Amino acid sequence: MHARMIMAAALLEETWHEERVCGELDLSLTLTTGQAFRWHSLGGDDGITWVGAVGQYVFALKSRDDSTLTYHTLHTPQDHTHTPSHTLRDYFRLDTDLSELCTSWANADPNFNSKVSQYKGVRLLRQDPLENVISFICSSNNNIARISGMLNSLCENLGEPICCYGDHTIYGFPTLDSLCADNMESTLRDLGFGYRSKYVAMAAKSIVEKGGVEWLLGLREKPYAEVVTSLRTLSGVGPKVADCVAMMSCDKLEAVPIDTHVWSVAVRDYGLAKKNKSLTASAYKEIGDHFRDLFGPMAGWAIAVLFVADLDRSGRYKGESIQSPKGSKGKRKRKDQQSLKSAKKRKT
DNA sequence: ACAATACCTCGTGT
DNA sequence: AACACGAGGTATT
Repeated sequence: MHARMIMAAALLEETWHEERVCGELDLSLTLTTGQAFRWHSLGGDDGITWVGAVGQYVFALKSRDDSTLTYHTLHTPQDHTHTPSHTLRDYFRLDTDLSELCTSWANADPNFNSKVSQYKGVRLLRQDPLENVISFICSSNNNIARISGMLNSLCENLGEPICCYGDHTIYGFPTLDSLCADNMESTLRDLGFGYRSKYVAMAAKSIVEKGGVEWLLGLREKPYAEVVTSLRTLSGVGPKVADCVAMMSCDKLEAVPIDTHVWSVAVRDYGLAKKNKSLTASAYKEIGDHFRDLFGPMAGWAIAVLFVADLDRSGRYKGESIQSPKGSKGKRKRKDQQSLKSAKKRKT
């Protein structure tokens, strides 16, 4: 009996490695706050383990302390050109000294300074462009919980299983080819993507026409303005999503994605764009330019930290919305119609 | 340029 | 129980 248990333990033995982090790394703040949507957390005896795929690699991650990433490689792709160590250092940008950056941002801005001590360790992930665009097309008018559900469902249905860990099966993100299958829009509707189904289906085909994944990866070599212009030719990609992708997977850290929340932070804490009722193109640029001016060439990362600082523990916003003054006539009308349509559908 | 509207779905609050 | 609301927006008037 005892021997059997020891044998079982030996068979399941996991080899853990460590990477030194330049500055801090907080896995929870980095993996659950809306940059990536496919990391699972497992509660263990010695803390939380995060499991997920980075490309075709699958890792289990733990953090021993602020400055150490502890990992176990669950799956290594056949044709890998990089080591697990290299892959993780790249994904988490471990060679970028985050404490140095935070110091310079804190020196530049009192508001950042007042918040950073609680939220150091928010790292900007360097993600795969295809998964990144598709994910953020799905993020429109949506919430993190549902986005995660949609993307996991997408991978389970259209991606390939890579390996298992505990009771989880880890899937790869669907290939561009599989996203171009016939009737993709209706497939995605069945998966609960709603009106984003058409955007995703069209964007996938459009990416193929432009040169596929190579085209997306090639954007990393182009200047920021051109990256945004190129991305915005894809359906479902507007100014905010284009900035997300430019920043998170195309190496344009000067991109400042402005969603309703960053907008309200800009108004509340920086006195910007107050007079506009909607986030116009010029207000969008004004806010972005302000933060680029304030924080410098990696302004997007600084904003990501401020963004996380305004989430509560369940990933919801702390601050009050400045967008809907509660009595807005236009807004009310829209909502009522929306509800009416939903009601009709339910009865039918 | 800017404002107004529609768009799927779903957990939460009343 | 039923309904309204809003969630990391975008496309189309």
